[in-house]
Amino acid sequence: MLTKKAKYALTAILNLARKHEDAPTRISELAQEENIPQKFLEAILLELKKHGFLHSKKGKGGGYMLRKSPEEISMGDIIRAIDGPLAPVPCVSQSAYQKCSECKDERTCGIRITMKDVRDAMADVLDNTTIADVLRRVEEAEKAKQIELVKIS
Amino acid sequence: MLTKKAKYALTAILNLARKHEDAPTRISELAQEENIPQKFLEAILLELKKHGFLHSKKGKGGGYMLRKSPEEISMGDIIRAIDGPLAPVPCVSQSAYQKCSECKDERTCGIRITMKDVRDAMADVLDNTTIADVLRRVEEAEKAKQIELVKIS
DNA sequence: AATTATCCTATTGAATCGATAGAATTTGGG
DNA sequence: CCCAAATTCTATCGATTCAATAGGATAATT
Ligand code: FES
Ligand code: FES
Repeated sequence: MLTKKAKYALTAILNLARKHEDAPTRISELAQEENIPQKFLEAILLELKKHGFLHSKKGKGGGYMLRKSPEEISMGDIIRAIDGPLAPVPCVSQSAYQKCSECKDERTCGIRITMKDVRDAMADVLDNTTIADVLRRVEEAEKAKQIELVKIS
Repeated sequence: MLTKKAKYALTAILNLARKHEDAPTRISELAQEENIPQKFLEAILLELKKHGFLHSKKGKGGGYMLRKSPEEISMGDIIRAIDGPLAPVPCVSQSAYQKCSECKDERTCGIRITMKDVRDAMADVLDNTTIADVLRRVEEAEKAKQIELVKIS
C-alpha cells in the first residue's frame, strides 16, 4: 500500500504541475486545495525539495514550485523518494539492493524469482509514467466526464 | 514490501509442495528446515489452514499438509490471504474495494488512473504464477547452478 | 494414561505511520 | 530598519502494525 505521505506527495506535485506557473504556491493554499493537513504537508514538501523535485522561496510572495518539468518526473521517482524501494523483497530492488538474511541461496529462491517479475512489472509502469502523462490522462478523463454529464442532462 | 509473515507463509507452502507426500509435516520440522521462529510459524500455518490452503492432523504422526494441489494455488492467493489486497490504493482493489476518502472524484483522479495499471501489472504476475510454476523454475535454477559448479571445478 | 502434536488466547517490544506544536530563519515591503 | 509573511527546523505524540513469545487447552495416537 502507498502511505498517505506518498499519496499527499503525488497530489501536491500533480497540483503544482497543473499550475505550471512561475509564481510559487503557498503551503497553506496547497493544503486547502487538496485537503491535506498543513503541518504534515510542510514536512512532505521539504522532503520533496531535498530530493530535488521542488524549489522554494521564503517570505512574502514565497512558496513552492516545480524544479524539474513534468516530463522529467516519473511517478516511480516520487514514490521511491517518499516510501522507499518498490521491490516487494530487498533482494530484487535495483535502487536499494539488500541480501535476504533468511534465504539460503538467492539464485534458487522461488520467492525471489517471482518477486523479481513483480518488481519489474511495477517499475515498468511507474518509471514510464511521468507527471505529464498523468496530467494528460486526467484531462482526457475530465473531458469524458463532461460528455457524460451532457448526455444525462 | 512483503511482510515477513507472508514470506514465511510462501516459504512454508513451497516446502510442503516440494514434499508432495501424504505424510504430514510437523511444525517443528518445517520451522527448523526454513529457519522460521516456530511459534510464529504456528500462527501462520493456522491462518493458512483457515484460508483453505492446508489441512492438519493432530497428535502423534500429525502435522500439516497441502489441501489443494500446487497447480491450484497462486502466489497472489497466499499474499492476499496474509498481507491483504495487492492494490497500492484501496480504490483499485478487485478483492477489497474501498473508496478513497481524500480524493474528490474517482474517475478523474490521476493517482487512481496510474495505480490501476500498477495493480493490474502485479496481479497479472501473481495470479498467473502457481506454486507449481515456482517449483519448476526453482528446479531449473538448481540445475543451472549445478552446471555452474561443474564448470568451476 | 502418556505422549505427541495442533489449537487458542494473550501479551510484549519495537518500529512505522500520521499528525501536531512551537520556535527559528529568511525574505520582501513599507 | 522593522514588520509581516512565508519556509525551515526540532521534537514529540498517539495509534497502529509488525514480529515474536508465553502458556495453556485440546485432540489423536499408541
Ligand atoms: S533471496 Fe530474497 S526472497 Fe529469497
Ligand atoms: S480515488 Fe483512489 S487514489 Fe484517488
